[in-house]
This record gives sequence, C-alpha cells and structure tokens, in this order.
Amino acid sequence: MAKAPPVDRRRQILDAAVRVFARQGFHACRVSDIADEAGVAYGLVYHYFKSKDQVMNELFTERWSLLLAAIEEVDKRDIPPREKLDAVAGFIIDSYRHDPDLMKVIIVEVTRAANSFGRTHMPEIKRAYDGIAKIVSDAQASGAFRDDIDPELASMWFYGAIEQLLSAWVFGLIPADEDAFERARAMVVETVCGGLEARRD
Amino acid sequence: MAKAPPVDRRRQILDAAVRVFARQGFHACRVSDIADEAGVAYGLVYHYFKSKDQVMNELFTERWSLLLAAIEEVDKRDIPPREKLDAVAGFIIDSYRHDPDLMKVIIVEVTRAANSFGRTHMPEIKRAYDGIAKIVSDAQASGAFRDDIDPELASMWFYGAIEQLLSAWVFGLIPADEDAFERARAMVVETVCGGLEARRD
Amino acid sequence: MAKAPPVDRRRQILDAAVRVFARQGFHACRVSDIADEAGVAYGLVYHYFKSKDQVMNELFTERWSLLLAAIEEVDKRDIPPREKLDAVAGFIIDSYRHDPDLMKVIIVEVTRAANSFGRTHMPEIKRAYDGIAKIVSDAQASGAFRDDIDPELASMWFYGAIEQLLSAWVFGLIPADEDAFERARAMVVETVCGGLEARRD
Amino acid sequence: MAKAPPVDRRRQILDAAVRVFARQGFHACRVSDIADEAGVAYGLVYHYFKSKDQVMNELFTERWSLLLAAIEEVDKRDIPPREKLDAVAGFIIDSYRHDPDLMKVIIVEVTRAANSFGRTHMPEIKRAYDGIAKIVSDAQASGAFRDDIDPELASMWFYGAIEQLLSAWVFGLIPADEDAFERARAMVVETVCGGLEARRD
DNA sequence: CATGAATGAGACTTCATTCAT
DNA sequence: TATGAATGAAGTCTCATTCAT
Repeated sequence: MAKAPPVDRRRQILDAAVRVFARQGFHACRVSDIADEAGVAYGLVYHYFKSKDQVMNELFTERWSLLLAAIEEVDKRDIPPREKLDAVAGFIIDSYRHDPDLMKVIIVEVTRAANSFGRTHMPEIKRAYDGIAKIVSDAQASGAFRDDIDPELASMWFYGAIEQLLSAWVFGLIPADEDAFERARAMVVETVCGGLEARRD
Repeated sequence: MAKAPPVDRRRQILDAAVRVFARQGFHACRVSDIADEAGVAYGLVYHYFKSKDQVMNELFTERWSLLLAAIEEVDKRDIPPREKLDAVAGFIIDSYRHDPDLMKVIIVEVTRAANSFGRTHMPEIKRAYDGIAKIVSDAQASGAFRDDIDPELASMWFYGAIEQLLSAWVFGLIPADEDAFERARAMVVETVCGGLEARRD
Repeated sequence: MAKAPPVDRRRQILDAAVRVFARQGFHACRVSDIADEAGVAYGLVYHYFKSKDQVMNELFTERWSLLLAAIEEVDKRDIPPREKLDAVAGFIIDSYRHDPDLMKVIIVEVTRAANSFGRTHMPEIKRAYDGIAKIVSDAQASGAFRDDIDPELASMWFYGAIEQLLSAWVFGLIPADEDAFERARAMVVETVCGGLEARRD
Repeated sequence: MAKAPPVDRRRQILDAAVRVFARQGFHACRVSDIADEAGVAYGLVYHYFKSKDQVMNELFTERWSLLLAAIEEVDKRDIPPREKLDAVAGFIIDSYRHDPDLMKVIIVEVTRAANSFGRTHMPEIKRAYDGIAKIVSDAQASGAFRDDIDPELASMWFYGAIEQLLSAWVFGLIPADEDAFERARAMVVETVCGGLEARRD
C-alpha cells in the first residue's frame, strides 16, 4: 500500500509563520502562536529552525533571492531601460499581489525594520538597490537617461516609491484592487522614468 | 545671589531618549539607559512620562506637528507647485540635517514601524500624505501637472522617495554630506516633478 | 488684627486619610492620594508623619484607645453583666454609626489584617478581648453566667460576632439603617448572653 | 522498567504556595518564594497559573467549595437545627485542624481581606452565610428557634464567632490543642444555639 | 511650615529556548 | 520526528521616602 505523501512540516511552519507575522507582527507573536497556527507542537518549531529569528530569515531570503534574480534577469534583457524598470516594478508589485502576507512581513519586518532584520540583511537589500542603480547607470551611458542624476540616488527613490505604495496597500491607506495595482505600476514608472529620461528637445 | 536657571528635566530626558533610541533602537534600550544618558534617576523618567511609549510619542508628535504645519504653510504660498514640493522636500531633508538622530528615530520607529508606533500615529502620518496629495491635486486643477495620475498615489511615491533617501543616509548606504543633501533634494524634486508636469509639446 | 485660627494640618491629613483608606484601602492608595484629598502638598504628609504606616497607626490608636477606655469604664459600673456587654456592643456599634469610614478602616486594615497592622497592634487588640473576658469571668464568679464556658473563648466569639456584623454593614451584605443598628445590638446581646447566662430551672 | 508516576507539579506549587502564604502573607511573598518552596523554576508557576493572584484564587475556591458543599449537605440531613449548626461549626473547625496553614491563608487573605480577595470572592463567601441563614430560618419556621431574630444577622454572628476563634488560634491568642478544638466547638454551638432556641417556659 | 521634584529598590510577568521522554 | 513541561533572564513600572528650596 502506498504511503501517504509525507507532510512537509517545515513548509507548514513557514507558511503558518507568514500568516502569524502578518497578523500580529514578529515581536508581538510568540513561537507558540506559530506552532498553533501550523497545528504542530511547540517544540517542533525548534526541530526545524534554530530560533524564531531564523524562521524570519528563511522567509526573507527565500523571497528576496527571487527578487534579486528577477532584477538580474531583467537587466540582461535587450529592452529599453524604461521597460526594465517597468519589469522590476511589476515584479515587486506582483509579489505583493501573489502573496500579500509575505510581502507585508518582508517590508514591515525586514526592509523597513532598520533596527532588527533590516540590519542583518542589509547586504542583500543593498544588492537590489545596486541592481536598479545599474539599470539607471547603463541607461545614462547609452544616452537614454539624463546623466546629471546620481544613479544610486535614483535607485533609492525608485525603490522607495514602490515600497511606499506597497505599505499604503498593506495598511489600507489606498485601495488595493487589481485595477489599482496595474494603474499604480504604470503611473510610478511613467512618472519616475518620465523624469529620468533625457529630453529630446 | 541670583538663582541658577532651573534645568528643564523633561527636555533633558527627551533629548537623551533621542540619542539612546537612535543608538540602540526603541525596543533594544531600557528605560534605565535613557535615565543614565540623561544623568537622572530611573524614576524621574516616570515622573515626567507615563511610560516608555509616551516618551516616543512625545518625540514624534513634537516633530511631526512641525512637518504638518510646514506642509500647510507651504501650500498657502503663491508659488508654482514644483516649488511647493521642493519646499516640502527641503523641510524634510533639513529636519534630518538639523537633527539626524531625531529623524532617524521617527522614521525607523514610527513612520516605517507599521506594527508599533506607526499604527498609533497613522492618522497624523496620513495627514502629511494628504497635504502632499492636495498640492498635486491643485496643480492638476490649474493645469500645471498632468491630470492622468492619481494625486494620492503620487503623494505616496513622492514621500516614499524622500524617506528612502533619509533611510539610506541613516544607514550609511549613500554619502551624507552637505552637498549630498542639496543635490538629492534638487534631483528628487526635479525628477518626480519632471514626471508629473504637463508636457508642453 | 486677630489672626485667623490656624488650620490643624495634622487633623486635616488624618481625616483625609480615613476617607482615602476607606475608599481605596491602605495598600491601594498612594501617599499622594492622601495629600490630594487633604488639599495639601505631597511632602507635607511627611512633615507631620514619619511614614504612611504611621498615619494608619495614629488613626487606629486614637480610636482604639477610646474603646479600651470604654470597656474599662463599663466594667467598673455597678450593673448586671448582660448590661455591661450590651454597653460594650453599643459602644462598638455606635463607633461605626458615628464614623463608618474610620471603623471600616480599623476593621479592614487592622483588626482583621493579621499580616500587617493587626500584628503590630496585637497587644492593644488583645487588651480589648481581655476586657470582655474579664466581664464574663466576673459574671461567672458572681453566678450570673454559667461557669462551664471559657471566658476567653466567649470573649472571642462575642467580639467576633459584633465585628462580623460591622463587616457586613461595611460591605452592604445586610441593610445598615438606624433601626438595623439598634435591632442588631439588641439581638446579638440577647442571643449571646442568653446562651451565657445561667439557667434558672 | 515502569515509568515513575508523574509528579503533579500543579499540586506541588499549590501546596508550596499555602506554606509560603501562611508564613509570609500573600503580599509579602514573591512568586520566586513560591517557586523556591516548591523546588521548581520561577517560570513554571506561570506555566500552570496565569498570575500570582490566580494561585490564591485556586486555593480559596478549592477549599471554599468544600465548605459550601458541606453546608448544603448538612442542611439536607434530618436532624435538629442545633445539630446542623454543630456540624457546620465542626466542619469549619476540622478544616483548620486538618490544614491550619490553608485555613489561615483563606481567612487572612480572603474572608477577612475585604479590599482584595474578599471583594473578588464575595459572592461565594455570601453563599456560605446564606446557607447558615437558611438553617436558622427553617428552624424558626419549625418552631425550634425563636422567631424574633433576623436569620441573616444570626448567620453573621454565628460565622463571625467561629472565624474569630480560628483567628485567635492562628495567632496564638488562645491555646490550640485537640481538646481546645472540641471544647470550643461545643461551647460556641451551645452558647449561640442556647440563645437562639425557643424557651419552653 | 510648605512644596513637589528627585530617588531607586523591588516585584510581576513574558517568552525564547532547552530537554527529557 | 514529535511533544510540551521546564527554565530563568530581563525589563517595565510603582511608589514610599528624601531633600533642596
């Protein structure tokens, strides 16, 4: 008789953690909340993870590496810089669309949490900024973007603008429906790139 | 003999709290750290403040109300919208220039800390976003800005872009000298407004 | 010009303490509550009293010495034992009638508070029990009361019975009007003495 | 090899708490004192009980419910009212005999602590008074007790008399040996009932 | 006499982590 | 793997008391 496929406890715990972190925040929740949400015993969390922190680290790394890969891949494409930035913005927004809880957790607990996980993962976070900066820099070199703007700064505000949008969605400050996502992406890219592009007068 | 001017203990404690919060983060520091930094006894913090939280609230409100007032005042001026946004960006960046520790604390512990003080102060934070949105909206009405962009979204990314810059300075991701501040302000306004302004083709 | 009669601050504070202790209990109130109630400054309480405890001690001793004096005086009267006990019961109940807050405080915080003031004032409390026991003992010697009952035990339950009545009034378990006081005194004396008196069969 | 019978930690902690509360008083002892006395770690107290208060509540309820059950059971018996009251007095005195520490704690910290646990448990305490009052009231209806005495008042002083005896034992005011318990019970019942019973002249 | 700012010891409670089964 | 009892460090807040003016 075939054995039932083994339940992936590790996955089960990670998924539960996302829900709990999103609902209560990392610090406000106890390890037992995660275990309860996952429907497993208290100590099992420690069987699969070294600590509560490591659960968060795992969640972040898992997702963030996808973003880094996406930026890298986009950068290699043979398309105009505006489309590259559009693809990056799209990827980030789609990440939220696809799993809002996870993105909420990553933004709230990591990328905007400068005193805790934000510090730990600074190198990885910076790699994303650098990736965007490279796109801008290359665009300047090719003459597509005006070259009197520091690419690293531009990268900051491009990313900051998008993250602020996600934050606003997360906290219900602006409507978050399918249409809003599409319009927002189009608008932020249009505006920011509109400002970055070289004027052809 | 003239009496020595009375020391403002309350101020002394608030100022110490800024330094300690900036250095260690709100959660990582103990009330005794604040007292030590202020050079006063433990209990005195509780003589002037109801709780550790209230110290933070006080710091935030004190500073944020200045920002809200500034936005309101700027909006009333009879100047082009781009200059209005430039003034707002300038005020925020100057706030950092003037007291980097305080701005670090406010950004890290409040405006980007959605699960703690960010939630408590959401209404006040939102008032700033709304103030910026109004500037954009009025600019659209007057024909200065293109009107196919949602002012509330534009407000988000304008503010998000600036806050990201501040974060980057706070964490040493980009150089933070006098020149950098000026250039950054000019660039972000130039770029974002450049994208927002109506094209006169 | 005649000086205004000096306010008796000490008295003012003691009276305020009675109200505050009655309302909140000794441990639940702070020294500042007493000062506020008395309308004086915080530190003044410490000008007149060595400590918060001493305020309570003062209140207790002031009142309890009256009870001790009353028992002694009653015992000296040339009246039947039942009337002596009636006079004692009457004095205690009248004390409550006259100043319910003070009696509430004394009972709740001292005579029934075996772990705090009850221990400190045990000697004085015991003197009251002894006084009652002496009345019983003398009555047994004169043949008025049956002599097969230990006077010290009888004293305990006579006093215990009355104190329980006061407690019940204090906490609203039984109605506390003028009529109730009179009836209760008559009944408790009638019953307890009825049981103590020698049967003349 | 047979597993050792599991230690009932909860019981262990409750028993330790009785000893510590009896020795030092509820407020004067720290949770760590309980843990030390029980020989367990600090946090384990909080594993089994929500708070220090709850430990006390548990102790009280556990014991008081036995008293309530006993009163109810006694009342149902087909015996003369004097024997009923005798049984109730006997139960209370036996409770002390059986576990003096526990009864000390219950009396000192609950039934006579009107400002703390006494208030919380007033309803349960009152149920005992009511049970005794019912015995008196029924006795009056059957003609066994004189009917010019309020049963609720009689209940107060019956209970008050017994509790005062226990207090006196607890604090060493009167000798507490086996003989004393028996004599005291007989005497208090004899006297109080003697006073309550209808005279057959 | 009077004020109230200043002091600091002390206790409860939380919760991440460990470990015996 | 899986369980959950057991551990204990750490931090906030209270409040009686002191003291300078």
